[in-house]
Parts: sequence; C-alpha cells; structure tokens
Amino acid sequence: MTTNATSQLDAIAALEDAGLRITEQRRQIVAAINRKNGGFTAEELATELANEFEGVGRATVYRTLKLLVEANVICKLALPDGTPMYSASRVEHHHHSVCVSCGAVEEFRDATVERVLRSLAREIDGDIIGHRMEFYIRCGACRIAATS
Amino acid sequence: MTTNATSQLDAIAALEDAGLRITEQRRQIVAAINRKNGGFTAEELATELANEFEGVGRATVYRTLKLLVEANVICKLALPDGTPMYSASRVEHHHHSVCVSCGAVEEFRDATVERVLRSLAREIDGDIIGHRMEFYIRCGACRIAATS
DNA sequence: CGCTACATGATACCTAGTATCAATATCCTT
DNA sequence: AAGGATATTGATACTAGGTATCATGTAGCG
Repeated sequence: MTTNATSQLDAIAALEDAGLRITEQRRQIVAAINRKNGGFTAEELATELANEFEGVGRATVYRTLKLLVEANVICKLALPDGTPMYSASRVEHHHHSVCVSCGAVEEFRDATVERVLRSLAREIDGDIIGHRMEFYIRCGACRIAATS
Repeated sequence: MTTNATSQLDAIAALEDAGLRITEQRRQIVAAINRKNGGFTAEELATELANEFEGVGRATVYRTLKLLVEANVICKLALPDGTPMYSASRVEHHHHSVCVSCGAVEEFRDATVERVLRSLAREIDGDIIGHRMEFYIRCGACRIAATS
C-alpha cells in the first residue's frame, strides 16, 4: 500500500492551497499522522513529537490539527463518551466506524445514509447545516482475539 | 403542556430504580433540568444551582448528570466542534437535531434511520456496539429572525 | 431512633484546547 | 540571492469540562 505517501503529499498540498506556509513542524506533524493506522489523540501526537529532534510544541500540534481538519485532510471524531479522536481522511465525504477495543478507524460511504439525510432534510423544520455520525464497533480482529 | 411534571417524576423514579438515593441536591438538579427547554451545558446548570438556597456543588452536578445519562433520563450530545451539551430525553430511542443558532434541541425517531443502521450492521466487519448521530440545523424560527 | 453505606462539597487535579506575545522562519519581491 | 513583511512558533498562562480524594453529612433500612 502506498496510501501513506499519497496522503502525505495531499496534506501538504492542501495546506499550500489554503495559502499556508510549509514549515518543518507542519511536515513533521503530517509525517507522524501518516505513520498512524487508526485514530489518534492530539495529546498522543504532541507527546510523540515533543521528544524527537527539533521537536514540535504542543500549541503548534493543536493549531495544525485544527488547520488539517478545516482542510478536510483529517477528521475529528468522538468516542462514545465524547473524547475527541483524530483520523486521517482518505475519502471525500464519509462516515466512520471506530473500534472501541483497538481504536481502528474505518471510513465508509453509504448511499443509504445519504438518502436518509435527504429525507430528513424534508421532515425537519429548518435548514440542515451539518451532521455527525459515528458507529462504535468491535472489529473482526478484536472479536476473534476476545473469543480465543 | 404537562411534559415537565411527567419527566421529572420519571427522572426521580429512574434514580430510585437504579438503587440510588433521592437527595435534595438531586431533586434540585432534576427540577432545574425540567425548567430547560432546549439543550444546556453542565457548567450553566452548575452556575445556576450554585447561587440558589442550599446550592448544589459543581462536582455533584457533574456526578448527577452522569448518572442521569446512564439512566437514559437525559442525553449527552455534542455541537459541531465537540462541545458537550445535555438535553432532557423524552423518547425511548431517538436522535437529535440541534439548532446551532438558538440551541433548541428536537428529538426524533425515524424508521429510515433504523433501517440504515441495520443495513450497515451487515456491511461492517465486526459487531456494532453503538452509534452517535446528530443533525445541526438552523431552525424555522431562527431562519425567520435572520431574514427580517 | 440509630447505624451504615452512600452522597456531598471543597479542593486539587486532569485532559483538551486557546490566547498572548516575543522570537523566528517562510516565501514573496526585487 | 538578499531583504523584509508577515505568518508561524513555542513558552506560558489560561479556559472549559470533568474526575479523584476525603472528611463531613444524610438517606433510608431495621
């Protein structure tokens, strides 16, 4: 899989497209995100990058995550209790399933979901501005691990 | 509308059913929630109850909110940026629309939504443990207010 | 009524994130 | 390639939302 290399380029390009500067810190943050497989927390990322050569400050990590969310390069999602999680975004418009056991995040598009959204738009008195939808699962691997 | 009186009784009953004690503080918290129409924040509630006669401490407000969420008497939802909001729950299983302009919360049940959930359950590799779904809207009243 | 386990509140602490502001680095212009 | 306007950084302090601790208080069983 070369997904990582590709999304890294996208992330940097997205920042450039937004008229932002490409700094060493932003490169490091993007690289660290691309090393992740599932979801990750901001603090986790900050801790990781704090110890490396020419580390990145905590404030910068949070600032950059916000920029990347705005640029649709990563998604900010929430665990059942509301704890925020971030996840690299590879599909245009999608929703997430989060494994509550291992933290793996899957993206998916579903035509049915989109249809529901449109049908609700008709029912609701007002304009739909946005929505949030997350599924909490126990993934196949974790189910097998738990059974054995 | 007598919805308030009814849900207040339910809330107290739910706490009793959970084997919890009915204290003056819990009564005050439930009463304050029943005075609310839309969503509210924990801090807002804590501030309100801190000044009243025989006020309720902040920690107690948070503890009780957690208990009420567990008892399905109230729901904890999130604004687009993740800020937590609470809302009295009157319908068994439902989802929410939150007006981002005035904070009004509507509950709704939708058969189509439930159908989507079942169809996704088949597609996803793993067990669906739960989900979160929130719609962010500008309600009819706020749209009119904005136009005038 | 009295006892015991549960509940409270003050305090301190934790996580997640933002504001400030001096120092620094990017990158546009020439 | 150098210079400079301006974006960015990092240290610090602060905010919001929430939890742990623990001595004191009280609900409600018998």
